[in-house]
Amino acid sequence: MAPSDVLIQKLTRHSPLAADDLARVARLTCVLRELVPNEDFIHQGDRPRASAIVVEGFLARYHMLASGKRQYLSLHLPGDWPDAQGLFLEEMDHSVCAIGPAVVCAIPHEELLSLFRERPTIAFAVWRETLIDASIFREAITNNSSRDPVPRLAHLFCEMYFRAKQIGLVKAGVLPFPLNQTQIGEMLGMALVSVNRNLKRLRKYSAVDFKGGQLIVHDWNKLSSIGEFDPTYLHQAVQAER
Amino acid sequence: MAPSDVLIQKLTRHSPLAADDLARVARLTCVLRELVPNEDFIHQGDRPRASAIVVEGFLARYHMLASGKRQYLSLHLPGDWPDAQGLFLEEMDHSVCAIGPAVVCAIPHEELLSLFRERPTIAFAVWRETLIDASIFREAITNNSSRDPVPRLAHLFCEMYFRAKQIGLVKAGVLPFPLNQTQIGEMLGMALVSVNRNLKRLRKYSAVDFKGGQLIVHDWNKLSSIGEFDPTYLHQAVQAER
DNA sequence: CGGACCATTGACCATAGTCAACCGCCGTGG
DNA sequence: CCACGGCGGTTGACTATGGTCAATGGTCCG
Repeated sequence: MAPSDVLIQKLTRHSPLAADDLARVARLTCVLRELVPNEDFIHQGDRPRASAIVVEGFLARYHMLASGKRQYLSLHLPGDWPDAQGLFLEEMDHSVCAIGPAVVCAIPHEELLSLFRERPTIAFAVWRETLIDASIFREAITNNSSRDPVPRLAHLFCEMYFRAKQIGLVKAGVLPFPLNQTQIGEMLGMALVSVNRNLKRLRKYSAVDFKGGQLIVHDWNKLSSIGEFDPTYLHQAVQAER
Repeated sequence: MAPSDVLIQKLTRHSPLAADDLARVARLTCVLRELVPNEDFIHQGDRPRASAIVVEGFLARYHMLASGKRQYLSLHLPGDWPDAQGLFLEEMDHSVCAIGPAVVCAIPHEELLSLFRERPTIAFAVWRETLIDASIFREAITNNSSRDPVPRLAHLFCEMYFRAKQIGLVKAGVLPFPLNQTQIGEMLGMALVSVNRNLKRLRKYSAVDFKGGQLIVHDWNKLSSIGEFDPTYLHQAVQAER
């Protein structure tokens, strides 16, 4: 799949765009870059001149505390735009890294900005993406602050399964999920050992299994009920044209 | 201060806007509404046709869990735009309420959207606001998930003090702060009793005091060091024109 | 004066974190 | 071929700490 196709698929999933808008998007400059596992793509403090779209693999945003502790903020699948905020915020307040091996494509900011001036509808579609991003952050605040360990894990799995399914990453109930238990802990604000024990408890419900870098969903209804998962916050309904 | 002044002050703090852009903003329809403490302004599930700007007082966003537990997501001061996402996301994924008494003004979406089409620079300035909003959410994830209780409290106080100071809400080191300890707990993912005990510990450092609905900062350097506060994520540097 | 609300404190309990050991797997290199 | 080391996962034992329950006190207001 061409890099711009990934982006177009993502935008048109909820924002109706005209054919000439799409053609314009497809003509954007797109510099591919391959990342090895754990490679940083951008660093806190950087001032990027381009924004990246995930083409393949998993990316993650994270904060690094003074203590050296890492806090993952979000996970990103193909089509996601993990540093869109660089368009309007000069300095990165967090870093972005690859989780497994990944491919991204970078689009220069000037091109995007002039496209947005020329075609507000495209700007609005990308703006909406950044707002959905924010909605996912809100949910993460609630998940990490209010939910007990088992539903917290379940909710993370629900969200990633739901988002992955939409872009066709799920085959027969199985989603490649290249995080280890330490990273899940750094995502959910839990210690490694707690992740391990609570995964074990979660397994008892036979709704989901997580091992060998794979997430296997046996019973979606059960899993989403354990995780109190309501996909409204992902805002995937098709919007009226604006 | 006129409602639109509050907005203009906020946008021009980091986005240079031309005089005629500002004049255009000042002409927006603006319906004022007064809120009593704890009154909900919008509800999860609503489909707003207008976006609100805080004119006076404190507003907060929150999630409500099935258990009835409340999770506050963000606090908003005059000039903030706590439901800007309603412009592009049809359904509210959270609620917005007043903390103390507050005044908001609502601007119809159609007016904003046609203004944005007409003047992309204004759109970009508002977009930037929504991106800063997202950056604050990221910081909240890290604060609630990674920091111990005392620095967690300190960080919240730092952020609110810093933001309030910028809009002239701080007089002689004192900021009106109408949250009670229960609400601080619902903000930071802590039980009421823990908030109380850790406020006590924090007080021992003589950097800050919180009582009687007021936040009193005695020693900003000490407070920000306890809270590991680095204001970069608030993105308040003036940006180059785009 | 009585009641509501909020802050404060003590006692107790549940649980998440820490420390440490062990296992299984896999890839490397002798 | 096998020995070794590293990594990730698993488990037990212990500890620290945050949550719950409950009681008390202060303040404001009707």
